[in-house]
Amino acid sequence: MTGPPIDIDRLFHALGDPTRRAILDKLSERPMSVSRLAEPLAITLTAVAQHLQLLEEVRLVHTEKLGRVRTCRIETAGFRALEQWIRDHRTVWERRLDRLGEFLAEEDAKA
Amino acid sequence: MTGPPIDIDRLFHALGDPTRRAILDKLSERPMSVSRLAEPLAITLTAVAQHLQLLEEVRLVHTEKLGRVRTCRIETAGFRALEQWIRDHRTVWERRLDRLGEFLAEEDAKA
DNA sequence: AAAATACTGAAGTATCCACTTGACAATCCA
DNA sequence: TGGATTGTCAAGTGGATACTTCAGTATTTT
Repeated sequence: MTGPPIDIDRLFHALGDPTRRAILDKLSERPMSVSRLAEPLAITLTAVAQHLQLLEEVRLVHTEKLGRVRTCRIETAGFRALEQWIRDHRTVWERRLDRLGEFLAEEDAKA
Repeated sequence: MTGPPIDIDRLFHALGDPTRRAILDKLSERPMSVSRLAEPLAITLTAVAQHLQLLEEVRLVHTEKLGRVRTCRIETAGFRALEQWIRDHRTVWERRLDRLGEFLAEEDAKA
């Protein structure tokens, strides 16, 4: 609704990394600064900031800088985009199952 | 249930590629041979076979070779694993929303 | 049997990606 | 003001990944 549409490629890509999912899990507990997020992760602050940039791009996270501290929190838009994608495709993919019997009958008629 | 558990990293990774999603969409219409799948895609047969290997690994696709033809079809296990992951995390992530007010009150007490 | 079909395997390449280092900027605190 | 904290920027590195080509194998067709 607000902001540019979410790139589903980037969204799946963002979720395909365990460190980024760990960040999301951490943020699901409560909003947190970048350095606080980085602390338990065995990577540099810079790396965490880079992950956050991606997570923000696909709107799984929203951040806001106040003074020298950037506070990060979960944003639902990305997650909702994923759910929407699933809804759209579940029906399409399940159609195959409905048509399986139908297909088996066609099998000989086709190439 | 059957077979080894699905690696969620690989699953998201598999879905993060537009060619692989195109393959899934094509297979949702009907089962198909590898060369038939490759035909409309602007890549080589070999590349398609490589994508299929990944899709099979995360159980979004099942293939079976009869004679010289490998027939590919959608498998639901991968898709169901994705839905399960979402169910598991939706509650966790939404908990943040429930706690937002609560958090705002805590804010001063914390660091 | 010979030729065509449908893949398979190994190896190479170019790009992307996660991560690092090191230098810097801004802000807060003593 | 000086020093610590918090984050940012630019550039580089190593490994993964999406392809490719080319050579081969099994199967079907003629």
